[in-house]
Amino acid sequence: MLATSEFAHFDPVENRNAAVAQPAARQNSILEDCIAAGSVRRIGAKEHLFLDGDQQSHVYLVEAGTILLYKILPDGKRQVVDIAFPGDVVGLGLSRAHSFNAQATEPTRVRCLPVSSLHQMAQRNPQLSLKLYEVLAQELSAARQHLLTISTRDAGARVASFLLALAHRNELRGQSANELVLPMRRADIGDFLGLTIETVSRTFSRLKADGVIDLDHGGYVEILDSAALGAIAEGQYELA
Amino acid sequence: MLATSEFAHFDPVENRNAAVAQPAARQNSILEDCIAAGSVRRIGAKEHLFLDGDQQSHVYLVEAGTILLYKILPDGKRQVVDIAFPGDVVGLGLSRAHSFNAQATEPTRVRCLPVSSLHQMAQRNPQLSLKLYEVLAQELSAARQHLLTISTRDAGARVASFLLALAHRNELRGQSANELVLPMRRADIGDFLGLTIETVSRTFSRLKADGVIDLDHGGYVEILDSAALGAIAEGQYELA
DNA sequence: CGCACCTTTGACACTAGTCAATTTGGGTGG
DNA sequence: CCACCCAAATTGACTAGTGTCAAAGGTGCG
Repeated sequence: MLATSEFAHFDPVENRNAAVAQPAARQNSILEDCIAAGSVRRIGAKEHLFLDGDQQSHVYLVEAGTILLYKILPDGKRQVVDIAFPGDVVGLGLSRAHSFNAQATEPTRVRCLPVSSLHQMAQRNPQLSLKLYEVLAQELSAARQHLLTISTRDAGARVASFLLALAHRNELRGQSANELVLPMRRADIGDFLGLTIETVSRTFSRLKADGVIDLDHGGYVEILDSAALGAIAEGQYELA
Repeated sequence: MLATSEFAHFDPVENRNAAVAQPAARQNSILEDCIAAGSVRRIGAKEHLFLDGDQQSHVYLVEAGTILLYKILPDGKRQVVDIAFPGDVVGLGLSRAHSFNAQATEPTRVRCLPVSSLHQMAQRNPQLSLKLYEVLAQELSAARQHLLTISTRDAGARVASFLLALAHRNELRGQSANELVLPMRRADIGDFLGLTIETVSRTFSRLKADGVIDLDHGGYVEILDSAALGAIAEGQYELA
């Protein structure tokens, strides 16, 4: 979650491939240092960190694993609003209660800091307070970017954007930009991109058939032709 | 723009009808007082307040009129990210440049405050700084809500949500909740809701045919059956 | 009064959703 | 260690809702 605004480097034209939160630049330091003082909490796959409506007691820094932020709509549909990876912060905001659910897709480790502590620290430390503001601004930018992706792109472009965003994230962390592991199920990806499981699956299959990516079980994805993937993400390229 | 999070009162269940920014509770006072010190600027219909990429020089408080915040995508499509009405603030954030365009849909009056001034004031006044954080958090909430509306609801529900949000906004301002004036064209509504002009038009026509609303030229809309409109917004009711 | 822009309406195409069946893979217990 | 079982993924056939293309009104401005 959050920090999603700096795919600026990723796609210089307009951040347009942004589909997934990126790790905050390595300057989360101030914030991370503060939260590092907090306690560790481990949650298993499919367990919840908190629920929609829960009192907002802590702020969380993801240290390992993956957290899905989502809402359930009255008709039962689920919309994943953001995906938080290691380095991302979850739970910022000023409302008394959380406005979405936070669930781990795999065994996850987070560090918790009571909001009261954070506020105290922020009052004493203008730098921290500015940082909080900045992180929130990045989350806003990320949310709007996500809105653009979902509302204007077709299935192929959404999935391609998603993969490229993950690849870019890997790159930022010094990992391979072409070999990805998707730590989530098709349903999670679908609910994030506003597509059904079937459509996500079909799109993956098509990308594989076209030689753009390679798929393997366990969520393993290899990007074979990132240029083509980029073209698809921008809607300039149709799948055969 | 912004402040879109408190339809909490509007739809207690889950803010789910939120489709348009609501005026910040009457407590924008601190912020409004600060910006009130700024200079007035008038812009005509279709003129831009600033463009995507422009240096972020000022923060604006809409005093009268309507401002559309939008992005143009590489394929030429436009996505309206937010709509700012009187009382809303535009241009908050920490990045050096604006990341979207701001255009008036009608003659509009805004009050401008240099960001440098705002920052100075914020440093001296913790209350203001907290307020800025809060406003940003509300914008984030609004953006996510908008995401939900667009990604999970069909055309009828989106338009109905949009109308209800405007009605609620009117109500908050002590105006009629059933008589609306849409200060924008079909194209603007469509780009906001992720629909085409034609679909928006057809949906309006259908709502009128079903006796749920009444339409008149000049953007005048009368809500005849707000209960039905609510049901449609939640997808529980199909149009005949 | 006439022109330009916007809206409305119609016909059709096409993407993605729905329903349904099959395959795959991982995990468990015998 | 193997067989079975369940969850997830894949694939197919069909449908429905929007987008697209096109044309015909309306409205308001110059």
